[in-house]
Amino acid sequence: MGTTQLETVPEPKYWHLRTVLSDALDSEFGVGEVLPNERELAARFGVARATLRQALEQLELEGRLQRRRGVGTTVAPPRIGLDVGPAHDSWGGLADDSWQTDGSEDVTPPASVVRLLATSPSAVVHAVRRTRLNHGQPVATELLYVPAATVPAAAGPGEGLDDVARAQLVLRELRRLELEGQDRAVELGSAQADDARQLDRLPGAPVLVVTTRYFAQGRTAAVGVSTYRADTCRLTFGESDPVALVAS
Amino acid sequence: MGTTQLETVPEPKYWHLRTVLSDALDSEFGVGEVLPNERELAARFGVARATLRQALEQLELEGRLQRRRGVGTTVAPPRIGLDVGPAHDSWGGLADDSWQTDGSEDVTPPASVVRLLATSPSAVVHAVRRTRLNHGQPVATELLYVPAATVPAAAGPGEGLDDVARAQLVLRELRRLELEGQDRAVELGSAQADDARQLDRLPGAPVLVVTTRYFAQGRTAAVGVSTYRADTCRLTFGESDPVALVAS
DNA sequence: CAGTGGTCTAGACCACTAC
DNA sequence: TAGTGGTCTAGACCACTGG
Repeated sequence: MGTTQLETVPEPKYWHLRTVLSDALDSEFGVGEVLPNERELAARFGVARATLRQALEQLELEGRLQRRRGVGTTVAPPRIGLDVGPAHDSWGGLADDSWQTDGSEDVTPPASVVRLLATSPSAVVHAVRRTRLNHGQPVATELLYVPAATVPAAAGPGEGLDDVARAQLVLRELRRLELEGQDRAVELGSAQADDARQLDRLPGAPVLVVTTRYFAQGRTAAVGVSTYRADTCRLTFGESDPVALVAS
Repeated sequence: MGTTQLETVPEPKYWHLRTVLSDALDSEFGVGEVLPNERELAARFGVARATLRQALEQLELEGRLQRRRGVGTTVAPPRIGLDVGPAHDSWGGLADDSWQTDGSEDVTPPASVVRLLATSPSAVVHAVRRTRLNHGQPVATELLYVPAATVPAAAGPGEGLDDVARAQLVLRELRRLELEGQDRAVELGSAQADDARQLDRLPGAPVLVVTTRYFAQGRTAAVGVSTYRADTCRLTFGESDPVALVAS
């Protein structure tokens, strides 16, 4: 009669731990506060370190914790809401100052991008690398694939320009086109080595991959593949009539 | 001179394994095919089972593999693209036949939803439970929070109706309102026990959480929280002018 | 340098599925 | 019942951070 739980199907220890820790975070810790180290926490809860880590991993995935090697585990601030919708201007984030242009190379895009661009598998396209910053911290990397046919003016003066100037030229030419529509998809991925480094994460860190198709001149004029840190970011798609927010 | 790699920073074993397995999946396996079991794979690669599992976990996160206890590890089909954008009709998926209405309860919503609805923290709202099916398989669960003030007609005949009829009444009343706008956010989460069971996953499985605000009558008329399987789903936001796709 | 999280091992047992 | 993936342990060593 005194039992509060019958546990017909006992939940895994790491899952129960996650719940306990989550509650503790709500009630006993403030943002930025550092938790006791993993060995101590494991001892305190009477579990192996691996089990404790499994619980911490969950909480990090949910954006509740932040772990840094050599430093410790801290309570994460609420996720940042980042707009990825078509609200701002016609070319999406292409004219946004939150993006920093890193450079440009000519590549043969991966098969998934070739399919979207409907170009020849061996066709060379401009790949513009960009980084999205929030309060100075990188939150996303992007590769924008622009077929040479979309921006013919950018093909000529190729050699005289450096990486970044070339990228800016491609973007400038792109913005001259009339945008006829766009398309987005979001899915879960894991950060490759270079993305991980840029985002200050370990390889394999969970990321949200946003694939955007830009339509102009009656075809797919460009494809953007953006990689957002999944632990710290919430992607927003602002469609609402702003009037609705002001009223009432 | 014969070395192809200097490995200044040797990558972790599990990450290298992931790459090797990923390539093998591309070249040597077809969709639905079952892999050798974990103990055998670990032995074959000369690593501990835990390390092998870390690599498999990555690939499952990326939607490349599907693991089922008691059965085995199989090659996953490409992710399903599911529309979550405002393209279909004015009330989003609210009139869509891909959603199945499961029931309705009256609850005090979690703090995050209360903030969006701008209702009193102790206010009771209708919570409509729905499931999104794809080829008969559940791919998402949803809780749609509708304040009683939004659908006054649904408050009266409360007791005479069962769970599902009540939910349908709330939805019907909701659709009568003129939608003034909507708003979406996507973030990574982990499946709670009940969501996990409905989606045929283990607790903690990665999910994409879509939070939708519906505006009507000059205020937030409802808030939907949809939970999609992150391993099998790709969320699409169709904004493009269909004409652009047909041309060229 | 000491202390942190990240990787890896070799084993054990459990929960589930299918035959 | 045999075989699968899921959980858990108790250790070891490594890579990184900061004083």
